[in-house]
Amino acid sequence: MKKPTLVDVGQEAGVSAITVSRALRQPEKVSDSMRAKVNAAVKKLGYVPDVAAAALASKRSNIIGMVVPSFSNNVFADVLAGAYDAIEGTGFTIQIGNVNYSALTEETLLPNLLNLRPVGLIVAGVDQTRRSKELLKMAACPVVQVMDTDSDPLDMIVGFSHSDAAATAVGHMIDMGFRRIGFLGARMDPRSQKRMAGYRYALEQRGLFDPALQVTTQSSSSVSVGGHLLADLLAIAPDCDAIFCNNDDIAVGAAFECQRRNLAIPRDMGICGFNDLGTAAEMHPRLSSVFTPRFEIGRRAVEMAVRAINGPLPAEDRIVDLGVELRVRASTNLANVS
Amino acid sequence: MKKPTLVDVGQEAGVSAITVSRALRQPEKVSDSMRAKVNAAVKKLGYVPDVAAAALASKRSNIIGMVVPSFSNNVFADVLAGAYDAIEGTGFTIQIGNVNYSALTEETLLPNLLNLRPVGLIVAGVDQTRRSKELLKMAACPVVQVMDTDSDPLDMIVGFSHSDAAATAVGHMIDMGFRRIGFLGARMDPRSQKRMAGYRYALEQRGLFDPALQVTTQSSSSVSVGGHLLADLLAIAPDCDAIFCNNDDIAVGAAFECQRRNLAIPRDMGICGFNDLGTAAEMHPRLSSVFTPRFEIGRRAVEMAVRAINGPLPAEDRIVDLGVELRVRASTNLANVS
DNA sequence: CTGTTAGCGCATTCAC
DNA sequence: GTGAATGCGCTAACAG
Repeated sequence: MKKPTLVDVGQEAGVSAITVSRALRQPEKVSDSMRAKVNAAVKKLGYVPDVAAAALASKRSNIIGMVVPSFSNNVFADVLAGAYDAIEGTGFTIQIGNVNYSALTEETLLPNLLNLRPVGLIVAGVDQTRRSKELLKMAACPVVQVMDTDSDPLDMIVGFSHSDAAATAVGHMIDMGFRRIGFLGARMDPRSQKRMAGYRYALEQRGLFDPALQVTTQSSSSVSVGGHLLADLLAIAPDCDAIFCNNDDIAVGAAFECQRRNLAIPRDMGICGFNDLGTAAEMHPRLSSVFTPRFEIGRRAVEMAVRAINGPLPAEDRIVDLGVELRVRASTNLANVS
Repeated sequence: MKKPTLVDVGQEAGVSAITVSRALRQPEKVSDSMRAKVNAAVKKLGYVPDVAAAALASKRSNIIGMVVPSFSNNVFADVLAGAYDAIEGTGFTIQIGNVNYSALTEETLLPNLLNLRPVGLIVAGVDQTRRSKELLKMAACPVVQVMDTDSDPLDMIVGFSHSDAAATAVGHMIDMGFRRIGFLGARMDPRSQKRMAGYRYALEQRGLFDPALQVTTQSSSSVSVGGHLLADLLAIAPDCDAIFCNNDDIAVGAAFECQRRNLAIPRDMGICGFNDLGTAAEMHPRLSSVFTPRFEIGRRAVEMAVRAINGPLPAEDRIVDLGVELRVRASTNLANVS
């Protein structure tokens, strides 16, 4: 009553073990009658291949490794959800490594992941350490970088340009009539830095950039921090008339702070968030935000990795820019205020 | 220049392969001098054990399987974060399965997970299908159920009582003077059902239960849904003076809806959420909520699984009730209003 | 405390 | 299109 092996299935079907193996992995290389017999035997015995033995014999696992900076950040939770959605039915398995936003942790995690002989690797961002990049380049498997298309990929990449997205949002705010637009940011990981760069670029184009209006902290992002950040900004620059926030949590926290201070949104303070995670859109007033295709990024990353397992992708399929969608709502709509 | 094996390390150290294996896995069974030589050779060659070969030979992996209902729900994201935090340095690996809140998906996922020969299993909740429970019982490894202590465990369990938690919160609301307390719930998975039962129990104790005040939907939970749910409740019961919400998203959405309707919180409408995810505490006014120890649940689950790998835990350590913490804020504090 | 022998279950390579 | 032999890298069981 133990687990049936290929040999057991072979005996049941009256063929050799290797034929069973082939019938399962490369059905087209086996005659129809053979395949039918094998399938019947597999079903009858409830045979399930042993992944460890397969990995040992073939020197490759069915694992796609995925390294994420955090679980608690909704952005990566959505990417993960997309990835798990896409992995279904492929026969591959996702192995997650959590690096807590630390490039150094990533460096120690990668060798472990590589030791699993993954057939594909998905990593967040393009800002690995040099050593990490070397490891990824040496990895004998396709590598997909996700979230970020602001740099050239090691191998493949899917995401959007954080700087462009931020520049678009800030450009919109300028168009709406805001002139003293601040930047509120927490954690300030590489992608946040790029968003801040996009913010700066958009303002510089119009001669409106003022470095004093950028308020950031290294502590991790939260609604609560958003409130504090706005308080800090207002202490420095009471004439600030709008804020571009590095993410929605901060935007929401800043909006609450406005309510506490009786600052009317958008009349006294325009607000635009980033990611469009849900809460911002439901506030009163509703907050504008930049929607980012997180779930889709996860999906596509897995798809690209799986495709690339059977040979490298053509150059034009190796870089996928999914773009973003600026969602304008009441919080930046100065026109309707008077 | 290929990966060194145990044999290579053995040659380098002048011992047999098996001694190296032992020195690495059971250092105490090897003499000091031997261990030193082996460790030096391991370091020199950069030896890393092959997990596939180890799993095949020993019939057990280093994998702890974990099945979660969702990534996007912050609650499970925190549990995952805790689990990954605790796994560090144990030498074990977490393999996640996402079942999208579907007991049937869980049933098909479990055999795949079991095929990995996990040394431990962590599953969300106690409401598996009968077939899933059978699989879990047959699994030759410790099983930890998480989140929920409202039923007896299959093996081990860590979490809190959802019904008690809800009853406590609603009891508090009654004490504060609310009398027509509604229930707002989405998704209504088994744990949500238990919270609703606790809500009902608390009200029945005081003769205040009115079934018409329970408004739920099967659609998944979001801030937006919270607003709609409150609108529905108010249409049915305009005299409703407070709401206990199945989670914080709904509470926040309902609070926004109050703002849109110019209902003062808590004077016109008391609000209490569940989980205390952050946003609720920062709103204006701040929302009361029931804090749940999600991260700690993840940590403890891994710890229990790891401990149990070396033999079953004593009965008193197999059930861990971490409790919850009612966090009273302005949204239920009728006393300070008048 | 250390070494020898013998597989774990599968996939690769080569025959037929 | 199918099969036989061989070994992946490691550990269990036993021997010394």
